[in-house]
Amino acid sequence: MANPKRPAAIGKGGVRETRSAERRDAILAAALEEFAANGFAGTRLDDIAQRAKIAKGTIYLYFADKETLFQELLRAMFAPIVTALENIPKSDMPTRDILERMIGLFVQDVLGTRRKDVIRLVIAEGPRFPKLAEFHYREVLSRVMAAMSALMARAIARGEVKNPAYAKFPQLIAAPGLVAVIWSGLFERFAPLDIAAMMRAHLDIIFGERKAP
Amino acid sequence: MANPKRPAAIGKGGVRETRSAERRDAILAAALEEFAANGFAGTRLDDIAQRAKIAKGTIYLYFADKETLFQELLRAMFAPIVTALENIPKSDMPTRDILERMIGLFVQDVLGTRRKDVIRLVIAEGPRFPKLAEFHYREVLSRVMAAMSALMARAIARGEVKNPAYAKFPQLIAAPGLVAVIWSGLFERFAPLDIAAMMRAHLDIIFGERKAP
Amino acid sequence: MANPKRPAAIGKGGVRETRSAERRDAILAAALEEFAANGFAGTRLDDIAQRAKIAKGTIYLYFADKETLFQELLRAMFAPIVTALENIPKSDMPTRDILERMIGLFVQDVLGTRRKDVIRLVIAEGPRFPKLAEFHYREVLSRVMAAMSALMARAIARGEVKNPAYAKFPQLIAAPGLVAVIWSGLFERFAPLDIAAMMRAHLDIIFGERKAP
Amino acid sequence: MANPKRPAAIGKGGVRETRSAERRDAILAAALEEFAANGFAGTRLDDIAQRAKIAKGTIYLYFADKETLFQELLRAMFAPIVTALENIPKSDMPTRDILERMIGLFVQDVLGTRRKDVIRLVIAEGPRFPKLAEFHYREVLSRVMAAMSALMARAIARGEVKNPAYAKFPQLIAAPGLVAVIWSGLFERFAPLDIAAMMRAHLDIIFGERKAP
DNA sequence: GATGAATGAGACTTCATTCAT
DNA sequence: GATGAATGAAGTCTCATTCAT
Repeated sequence: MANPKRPAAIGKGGVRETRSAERRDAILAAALEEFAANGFAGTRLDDIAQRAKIAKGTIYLYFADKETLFQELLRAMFAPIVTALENIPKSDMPTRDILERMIGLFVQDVLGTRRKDVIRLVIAEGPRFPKLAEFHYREVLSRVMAAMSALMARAIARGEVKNPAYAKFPQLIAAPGLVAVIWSGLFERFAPLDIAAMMRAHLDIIFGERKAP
Repeated sequence: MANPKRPAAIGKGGVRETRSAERRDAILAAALEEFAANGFAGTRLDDIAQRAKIAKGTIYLYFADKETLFQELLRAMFAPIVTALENIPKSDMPTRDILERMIGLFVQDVLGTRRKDVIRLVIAEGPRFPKLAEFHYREVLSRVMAAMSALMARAIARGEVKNPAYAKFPQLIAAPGLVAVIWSGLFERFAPLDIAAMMRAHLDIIFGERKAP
Repeated sequence: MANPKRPAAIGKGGVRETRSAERRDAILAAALEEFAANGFAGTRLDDIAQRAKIAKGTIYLYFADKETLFQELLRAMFAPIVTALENIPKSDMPTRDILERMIGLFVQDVLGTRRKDVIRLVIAEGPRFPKLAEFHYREVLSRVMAAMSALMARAIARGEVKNPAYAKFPQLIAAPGLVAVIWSGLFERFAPLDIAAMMRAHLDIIFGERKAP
Repeated sequence: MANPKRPAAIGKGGVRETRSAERRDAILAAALEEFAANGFAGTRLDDIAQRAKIAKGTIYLYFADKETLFQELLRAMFAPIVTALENIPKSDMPTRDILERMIGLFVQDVLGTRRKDVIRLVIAEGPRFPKLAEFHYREVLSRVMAAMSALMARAIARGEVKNPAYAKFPQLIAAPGLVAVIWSGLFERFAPLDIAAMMRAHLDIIFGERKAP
């Protein structure tokens, strides 16, 4: 687990380790901003270093090269959200409520942060970094799709949802989320999209018209 | 109207004119392949020239610079498809049939060609080329969304579709198409997606379960 | 004498010959403007062709290459002026009058035309084109200096000029002319120089204070 | 005041600072040779780098681009000489002695160095770099001309010089110097010019025949 | 003869990566 | 460990010259 490129942590819980981890995080944070704004090829390590307030060479103490930094960044961005998504549907609450929570999490932690740009980055650069696409399929997509599929299977079994296709094509559940990510990144300024309303309408379609509250 | 960068056409139907147009097309075709595969910053003009079997400098006889070539390429790719989409729903046929035709067109002329990669390109590079995003909103998205919206309004008025949200959020109609584009570009090899089946399921949801054939 | 690169003049005084010569002159005139404005390396044959209203390739029918065009241009510019200068002092008039005529010619045909820029071109590009410098020394400078020297020797012999150094260093006669060329090309707009007055003062120094007119 | 393009100096008298300044000077020295020999457009940064024994990219650590390097070079060349010229005439010595010292300085530090080529460069490239011409007028020419003018006014007031035109047209004092610069750059090898003798003759003319030594 | 599209060597400039301090 | 100056490969773009029409 210890990255050989990572400055050695001498002793247990020394200051070194902390400072080192802080620096690594600063680099990742800076890299996020820059890659999100300029893409992989368009980002300069100089700019990342400047934003992280370190010297350019220091980046190479923590990451083997630009590509490694890029991929580790993308990896790090999704671990928490996937875990959070998987952990939601423990309870016995109505499936619609569970989905609403998922959507809330998505709106807050993806659309409301740089993570939405990271999704765009994966879409944009995926074909050029086969490992990246594979990782994201394995660690993010397949898990999210599986969770969705299970959730919808439960809903169908419980009679909450009629159409059995939702279990077979969980992509149909997630599709408007993808639209939201891309719309907000590209077209928001030309035509604002009321994402919350759209998501609500989407749920209404899935579960049948909502009764008046 | 005459593009100053375009080698002059001598007369009506002259050989020069033909040759010139052919070359321009060859450059655009090569550029499509390269940009689709490598993105804007990642594409070398050298490679485009090589693929088009012309000299590097020749590109500059037809396009002012790399960015112009890129933008003209994207523009050229969507003109026909948008027109085709807008021209479909003239008849009196059932809305579902119309949508099926649209989807057929989309599957054939977008998913089945490099155009799907161009959509990915727009998503990827849009933020870096504000004009590009604006153009695509104005010339492609807004028109397609308007057409969808009108179509769904008609379907609702005719009682073919229950949920009025489809007219307000035509994005919900198009969302699975976006999923298809991205899935086929990134994850096809890990988990093939039966796009036709997914689209059929999508239509079933929109129009209510289809009667058994 | 017939330049092999020059389109053949068929027959005696045919239209061909005329048109050909006109074209050659048009090229030279255009080249003069461009080279004077941008120097040798900074001038594009494209611009010369455009200014001369011919196709770029046509230049190569009249001149072997850019360098040849450049050198032939400079050669052509000075032939007339040198001849004119040498032919002035035939008469028996006072030397001061002769010098005044020379200066008048210089002001009119050099300072008043593009020729002043050509002098700057020779100064600027001379070191890079050894043949050019040699040609200008042989055909222009040595002849002008010799003529000046002879003129001053005559003036000294006739008692019009006291200081014998003027015959030995005719450069001292010409020096203010060089100043005028360079000043007018570079600094005129910051500090206008009354060249006529300066030249008059120069003559006064050479011949001793002028009597009141 | 700190040039942002200049690699940062760490502290007072640090090794880095010294090394940095040395390198900058090496680049300027190499640039001087190359620009003097080939002009602005004709000089390749590759050659400058090679001559300075650094990598091509290093130049860009010290100068923003080719044009900046060029202009900073020319600026740096004249600061010392102008100061030196202005500082000469403090004493009460005869004006002729002062002028002789100025000429000595000019012969030694301008004609005897690459500075003479820099003057040629200014003449050659001035029209293409308006800022350059303006800078040279403001920082070099106007100051030298003013100093000359004051000196000659003093000489006239003291009765050392008869002709008042010298104060009005200090160019007449400097003109043979310009001739010397250009002659030595272009025609020296065809016809050597005894510049010292010419300058002496020039002084004799200004101050009246010198008494026998 | 004239044209101008095409060529491709070569210029300037950028930036990921290295390494002496 | 940290720095940032230095490197040099590689990219975009220009333009003198050629040659099919």
